[in-house]
Amino acid sequence: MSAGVRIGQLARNAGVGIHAIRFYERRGLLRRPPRSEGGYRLFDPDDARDLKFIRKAQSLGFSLAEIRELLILERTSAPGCVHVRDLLRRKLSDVRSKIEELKALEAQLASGLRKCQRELNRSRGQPEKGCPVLKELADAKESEDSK
Amino acid sequence: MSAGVRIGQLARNAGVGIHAIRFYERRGLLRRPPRSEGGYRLFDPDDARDLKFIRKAQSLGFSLAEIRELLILERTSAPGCVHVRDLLRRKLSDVRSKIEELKALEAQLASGLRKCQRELNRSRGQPEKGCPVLKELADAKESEDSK
DNA sequence: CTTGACTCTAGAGTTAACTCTAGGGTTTAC
DNA sequence: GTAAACCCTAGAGTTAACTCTAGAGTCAAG
Repeated sequence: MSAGVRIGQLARNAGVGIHAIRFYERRGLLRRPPRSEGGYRLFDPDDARDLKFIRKAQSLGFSLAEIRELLILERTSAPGCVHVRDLLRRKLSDVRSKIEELKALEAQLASGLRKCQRELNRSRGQPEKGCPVLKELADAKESEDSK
Repeated sequence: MSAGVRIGQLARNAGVGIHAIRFYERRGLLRRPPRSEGGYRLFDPDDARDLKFIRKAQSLGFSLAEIRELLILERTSAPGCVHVRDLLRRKLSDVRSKIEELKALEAQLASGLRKCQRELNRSRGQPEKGCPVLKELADAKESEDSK
C-alpha cells in the first residue's frame, strides 16, 4: 500500500541523518531505491531494517566496508556463516588485543598519577622540584615503546 | 662544538620522518631551530630529546595538542604538576571507560561466534537455515545501543 | 664545476565516516 | 498560486596525524 517513504521520513525513523543515508547508498550499503517522478527516493520498510542493521553492526565495531559485505551475504541468503564466523573471529581478536594494550596503558598512567600525587603531597609549601612525570617523559630512556 | 644537525640526521636519530619533524614544528611542538645561511634547519640535541618525549607521550595516548602543552610546561620549568595530574586523570578515565566498552563488545562478539559455530556444527550436510548472527543483526530489536 | 644527496616551501593527499553547502527543483497545504 | 517544507546533485569540509609532491635551492666530494 505505502508507495514508499521519502528520505527525511526514513532518516527520522531510523535516527540517522539524510546525508548519512545517501552516503550509505553511494557506498553500496543500501540498494538504490526507486524514484518518484520528480526524482525523490522512495524507500520501503526493508531499508529501515537495513539502517538498523548498519547501526547495530557498527556498534559491534564493524567498518562500513565489512557491513557492506555482511549485508550482501544476508541479501543473497547464501550460507555465509563461514564468512561471518571469520569476520567475528578477526574482530574478536582485534578487540582483545586492543584491550590488552589499553590495560598496559592504564597501568602506566596510573603509575604516573601516583607519582604526581606523591610529589604534590611532598611539596606542600616546599620548593617544587619539578614534575616527576614530565621528567620521566623527558629522560630519553631509550625504551622502545611499541608504536 | 657541533654547530647543529640537519633535519635528515635528526630524523634518522629519532626514528621519525623528516615531514613529521616539520609538521611538529608547525604545530608548535618543536621550537623553530636556527637556520644555516642556505636556510637549512640546524637542530641541537635537545630537539632529539623532545622528539623522544613526543613519541613516548604518544604511546601513552596523548594527542599532539596535549603533548604540546606538556612540552611547554616542561620548558617553562613551572610547577605544572597539578596540570599534569589533571591530564593524567582524564586520560586514565578515558582509557578505563574504553576498556569497559571493549569488554562489553568482546562479550557480544564471543556470543555471536559461539552461535555461528553451533550453526555450522548443526548443519553438517543438512540444509542451512541461515546465519544466526546475520539474523540477529537484521532483527530490528529496537535495542538502543549507545554509540 | 658538476653530480648527487640533501633541504626548502607550500600545499595536496591519506583514512573513516560522515556533515554540510550551494544552487537548484518538487510537493503539498492553504 | 504561492509559500513552506522537502528533496536533488556534486562536491567541499571535518578530524588526527601525518605523508607525499613539485619545483626549486644548497652543500660536499671529486
